[in-house]
Amino acid sequence: MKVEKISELTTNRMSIYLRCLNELAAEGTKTVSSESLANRFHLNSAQIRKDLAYFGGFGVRGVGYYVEDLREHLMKILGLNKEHRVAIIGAGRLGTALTDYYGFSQTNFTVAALFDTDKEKIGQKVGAVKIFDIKDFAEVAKRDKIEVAVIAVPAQFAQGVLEQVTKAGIKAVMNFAPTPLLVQGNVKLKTVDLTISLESLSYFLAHSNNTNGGSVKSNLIERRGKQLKKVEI
Amino acid sequence: MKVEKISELTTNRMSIYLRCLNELAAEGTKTVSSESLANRFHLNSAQIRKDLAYFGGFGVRGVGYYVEDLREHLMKILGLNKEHRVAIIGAGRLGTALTDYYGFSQTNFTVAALFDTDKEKIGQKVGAVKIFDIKDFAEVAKRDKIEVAVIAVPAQFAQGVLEQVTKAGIKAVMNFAPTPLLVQGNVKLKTVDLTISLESLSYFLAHSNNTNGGSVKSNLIERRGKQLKKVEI
DNA sequence: TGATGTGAAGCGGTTCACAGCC
DNA sequence: GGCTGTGAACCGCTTCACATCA
Repeated sequence: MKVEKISELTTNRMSIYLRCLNELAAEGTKTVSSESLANRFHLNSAQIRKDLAYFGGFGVRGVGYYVEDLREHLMKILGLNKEHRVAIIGAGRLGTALTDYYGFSQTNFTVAALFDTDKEKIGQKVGAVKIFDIKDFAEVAKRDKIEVAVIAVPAQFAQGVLEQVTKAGIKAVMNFAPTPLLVQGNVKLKTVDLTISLESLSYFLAHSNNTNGGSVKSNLIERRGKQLKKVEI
Repeated sequence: MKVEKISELTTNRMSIYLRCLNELAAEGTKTVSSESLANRFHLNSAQIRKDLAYFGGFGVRGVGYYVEDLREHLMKILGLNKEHRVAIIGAGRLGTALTDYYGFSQTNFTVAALFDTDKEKIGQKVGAVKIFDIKDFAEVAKRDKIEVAVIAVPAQFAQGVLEQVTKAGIKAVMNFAPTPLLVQGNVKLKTVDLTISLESLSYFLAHSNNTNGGSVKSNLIERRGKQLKKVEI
């Protein structure tokens, strides 16, 4: 698989484009231009063309992109043409909430197992998902063809869990513990740190006393006209 | 409040530094150098010095930073020296999970109210937190001194909720709905899109067939020695 | 001496502008 | 004519290297 160093910012936007194409397809729209896509998110049309061009010339000059065609390409590029089986480690509040959450949303991701160390919890079920002993992770993961691990344990245990799941051959990990983790080798780790997000809001509140003082620019923010508007992604 | 355009990447790191300083303070460490801080996260020491220097010369040449002193500065800078009252809109799975989650972690953030449209839910409680009718948001938010709104409703309602809470004077919003939102005026929006995060993992899996193919670089990744290691933040 | 603070260089991602093609 | 695909310019963040100071 070649793909010369695609930035994660690009792949994140691919997810956004795909969502939009799903809506357009549902509406029965046949073609769409980068310009009209760009307007939806208030981002630059050249950006969209460039993102898409990394993966091939999907567009037609003078016309735009064929919605259904591009949609299928994006699905394949993002690996969403197959099911991904997910294990959640930590059957606490967050872990069970995520289990329920994804159990009920129809995506390509299936929560296939929960893990914990608490003897009380092991053997129980959350919805249809059974809770296993974390000690058995490697075995269960192999049997249930788990590809993705979600870490939902307290911060001090997160690094240990990460090492355990990577040792079991997991290549994709999502971490909800509020701590930076160290990964080794060819493993993709994505940390969602809600504490940082909240503290970032706190910073803003502390520095925006009815001025524009603490206004912050992140990727995918745009100013249009006089009014400041933002599209957050 | 002056603060000349601090990047959000910087403020995010400030959260990380603060955590680390809390640990150091608990261990009784008195001073710390940017170099030793940097080693903890495998990031560049100049970066840390620069981040901190934006807010003032907290360091002492030849010595480093005084842990307790810097800790207090960071708390103040991040606005964590006061309580922030949070409302969660959407008393579904995610909303109640977040309520429980933050209800039990001792942070400066207090979940003070939940909101929903479902007559069945309104008036109920989740832990100690009451569920109100979303129609009464402005009134309840004012009475309970809500500063932060968390959007935990289905994607198609998110934009409407955002507009409603900003009309009620909320300046800081965290969005969990998997859709980009448009904010107007001096409001800080932070979107946590779990779908994008999962799809980013899916992309990686689809492109990393036992090569280094899909390897992606994000901020705060570092290579040390021969082995690829990453610190994800 | 040792660590900070910071101008300058480097780098990656975004935007511009236009050539190329339907 | 209209829209894509893309080199070049631009911009902001990161890293380097060193002057500065306890």
